[in-house]
Amino acid sequence: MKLDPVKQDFVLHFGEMGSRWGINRTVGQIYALLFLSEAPLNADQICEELGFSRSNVSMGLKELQAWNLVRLQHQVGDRRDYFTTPEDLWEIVRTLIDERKKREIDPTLSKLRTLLLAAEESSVEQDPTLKRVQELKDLFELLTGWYEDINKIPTDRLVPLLRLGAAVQRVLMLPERMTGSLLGRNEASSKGAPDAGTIDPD
Amino acid sequence: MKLDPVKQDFVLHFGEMGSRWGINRTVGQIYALLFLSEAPLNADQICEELGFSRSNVSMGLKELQAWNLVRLQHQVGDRRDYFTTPEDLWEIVRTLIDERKKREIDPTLSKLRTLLLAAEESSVEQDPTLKRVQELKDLFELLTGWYEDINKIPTDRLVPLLRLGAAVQRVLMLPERMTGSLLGRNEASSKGAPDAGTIDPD
DNA sequence: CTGAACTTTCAGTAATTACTGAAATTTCGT
DNA sequence: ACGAAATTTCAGTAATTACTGAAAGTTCAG
Repeated sequence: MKLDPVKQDFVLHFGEMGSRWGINRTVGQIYALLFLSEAPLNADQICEELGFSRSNVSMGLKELQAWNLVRLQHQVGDRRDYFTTPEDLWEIVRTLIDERKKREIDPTLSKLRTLLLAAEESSVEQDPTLKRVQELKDLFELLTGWYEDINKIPTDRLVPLLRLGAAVQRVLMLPERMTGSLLGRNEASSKGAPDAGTIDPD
Repeated sequence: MKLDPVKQDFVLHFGEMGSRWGINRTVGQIYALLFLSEAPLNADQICEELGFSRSNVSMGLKELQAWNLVRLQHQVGDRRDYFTTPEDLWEIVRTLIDERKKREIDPTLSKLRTLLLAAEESSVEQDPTLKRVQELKDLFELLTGWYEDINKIPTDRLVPLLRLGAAVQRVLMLPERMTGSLLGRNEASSKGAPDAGTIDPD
């Protein structure tokens, strides 16, 4: 590895962290390298910088492509594939969340729905196991519905909202009766999500 | 395994998903079982239900405790440890997010801060690598700051906010000038480096 | 159509992670 | 303090995942 010290430190760190996220060291390092590179890199350049075998890099790039985390480009008069990450960090964040949701949340939500559909209507009220499953499904639907809704907001509107932080609550909640009326009807604003139902902790 | 079919299906599913989250099959199954159990379970009961060795269950429970995902209880006249998950799903969600943040986000934010502190003031403007690192650090700080802020909102206020979803934006953003005053200033001012603040040890 | 440039696949191997049974350790009633 | 009950540790092994080099596949200029 013949990277400058900052790059090297950054790349190694992302390699380590890779294993805490669902990806492996190789993939983490490749991504970090591409992220910091001004110009797109081809597979051989990545091999050389990181000291991985050609085939390892090929597989790593394949995985990054499966995650939509990497862009493929071509240079004139050069047949090789060149890779970059998006310039816009927000695009990266959105992709990351989308993909993790797809892998970590959606299959479980499906499973919960299937379990509940298979159960008879009445037993969901009776059986404590099914009640717990129902509760969990409702929570998943609330959270994914919220996320899908928020994700529609364009970045230049989203960023100020994030800066607001918990002040959202202060602004909206001050006159409690007002929020009641706001929330009472506006629920229909999220698209596909069927009524998330009431979550009644304890 | 002598669980009823729904429980069994649920438990096996969480075992599979465990590997997509940072935990292994055993831990996922143990957690799922505890989640569905009305009464607390002791380690031997878990062994029996899931068919794992005693030591495997012991390690799994240890890991769940390290994640704060599990409660330890005792029954009168019984020396064994009994385990449960919190009744309140929101408590579970908050724990899960906190712990993942601690493991997956915080170390990287530390690293980014360290890298930038080590660089000379001026070079951050010059060096494209450092500029990218700076940009990433700012994004991490915005997101973690937002999260920490939101996480202070009690559940009974948070749930209606989530139901609102993107309508938050409609409500707050309609008169654009008003949001400007709410926020104190517009996003344009974000470039000025926010105080790096404290650096936790790596 | 041919062959050079480039990429992917794959079978074998290395490295890591998960799991077990036996032994050690802790806890607590007597 | 003793010993039975319960839990944890740990060294060895099994299972899984990561990585490699060689071979096969693809693409494209001539």
